Amino acid sequence: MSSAGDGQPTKPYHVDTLKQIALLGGVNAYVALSSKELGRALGVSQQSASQRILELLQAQLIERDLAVRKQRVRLSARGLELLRREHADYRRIFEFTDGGLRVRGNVASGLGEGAFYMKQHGYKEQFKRKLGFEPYEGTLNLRVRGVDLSSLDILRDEEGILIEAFADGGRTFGGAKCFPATVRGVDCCVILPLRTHHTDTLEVIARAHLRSKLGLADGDEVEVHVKL
Amino acid sequence: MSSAGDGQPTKPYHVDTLKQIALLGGVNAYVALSSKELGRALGVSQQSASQRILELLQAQLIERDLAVRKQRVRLSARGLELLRREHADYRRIFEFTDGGLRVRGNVASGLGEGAFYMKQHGYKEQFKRKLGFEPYEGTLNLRVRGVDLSSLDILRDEEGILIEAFADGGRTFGGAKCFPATVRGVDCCVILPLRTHHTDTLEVIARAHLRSKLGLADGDEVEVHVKL
DNA sequence: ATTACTACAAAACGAGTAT
DNA sequence: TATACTCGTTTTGTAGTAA
Repeated sequence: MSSAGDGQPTKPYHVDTLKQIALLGGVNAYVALSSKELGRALGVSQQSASQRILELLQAQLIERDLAVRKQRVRLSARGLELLRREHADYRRIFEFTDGGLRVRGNVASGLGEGAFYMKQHGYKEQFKRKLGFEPYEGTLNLRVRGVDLSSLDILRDEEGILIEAFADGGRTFGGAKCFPATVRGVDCCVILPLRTHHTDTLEVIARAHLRSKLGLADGDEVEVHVKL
Repeated sequence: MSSAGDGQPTKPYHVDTLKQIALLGGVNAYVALSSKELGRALGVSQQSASQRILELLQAQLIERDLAVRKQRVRLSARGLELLRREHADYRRIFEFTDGGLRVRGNVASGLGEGAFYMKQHGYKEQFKRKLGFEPYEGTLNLRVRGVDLSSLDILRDEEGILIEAFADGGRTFGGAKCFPATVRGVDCCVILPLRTHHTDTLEVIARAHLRSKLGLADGDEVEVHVKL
């Protein structure tokens, strides 16, 4: 039994079961899938497949629409997340012998919080000391979708340049992790909060105001090359 | 218990164990890995980890260098192949919602066999009828490496345009599978023999002689876009 | 036809321990 | 320290069958 980190412990074979359901089309929609069919796909009996479905339901890894004749199942958000982490593991094994990771994302308008954080002395001092430059007081937010989400999973588990948490004026500012990177040839850093998980947003900081320097508008797709 | 297709049946948790060994660095080189450490990585006891290693050895999925103090393990070719297939499954789930598959490869000099096969009437007739064009009597061979090998795994399991086996002059010519594709904007087909597995070569056929039409030389890297 | 319960069998695990 | 054996316990799987 291994832990999934977030919820309750996840049994090893649950991942395989989820994978089969996903391969059979249960990722974004309900798929009609009898316990017998699932059993065949998994190489186990109908009874075992039925049992696994019950366990996955209890663990909230799938959702089910149980009609009289045939059930339909699909992955839950939790289940999909579990598979995504698994995918990230395999990408880690096969996809970067070179030591670089490509993440594509679309420019998204920040809510100004980025700038707020970048102005905090506790962060600014650490950036200067640990990254070797003083970043522009704002972040470029990238909305990451699809496959590239697994790149974020990889980064979350990878060691980076640690930006420590601190307190200022009665409130606490959380820690973060940085990785040196480039966007369209410009040196920068991607920054990931240590606590907040399950985000589809990647923040990029650089010496310059990237949005204007690169002539970026909301929705533009950019590819970030992260060094590891 | 599921079958790996080639050898003996592979137990479900063997894949997880191989994955951990790979993540810990045992892909291309021996990695010092005690059964206790492996147990911790897998969330099982030292005893179970030890047992798993023995089973993986028996199944020839790993190789071991057992010194007095500490063992070193690495994946075998078989083990790596198993993981690659697993990776291909996850790619199938996450990486082509769009229906296209990119495969990169380097132009390799054929040994002329491609041309020999392409001249056979049994094949030519089927190409014309099923692909809708008469291919040039030769193939462009691409040597595929690294990540892209999992793309080949995906293609091998995917349904394509079936080219049937036939006999002519006392010898038999094996079946194959085709997928419509493009190389540098030129329409073509990739062709995979039905029997031969574990190849790192992808053959491309087209109406024209691709090598000259695209000005390709041995070693040039090209990206094939396969439609699914 | 389904799903899923019960009762039993097989497999996997881990504590203790030999080497 | 290691690895790996024995053996009792727990978990997982299946056959039979109910609903």
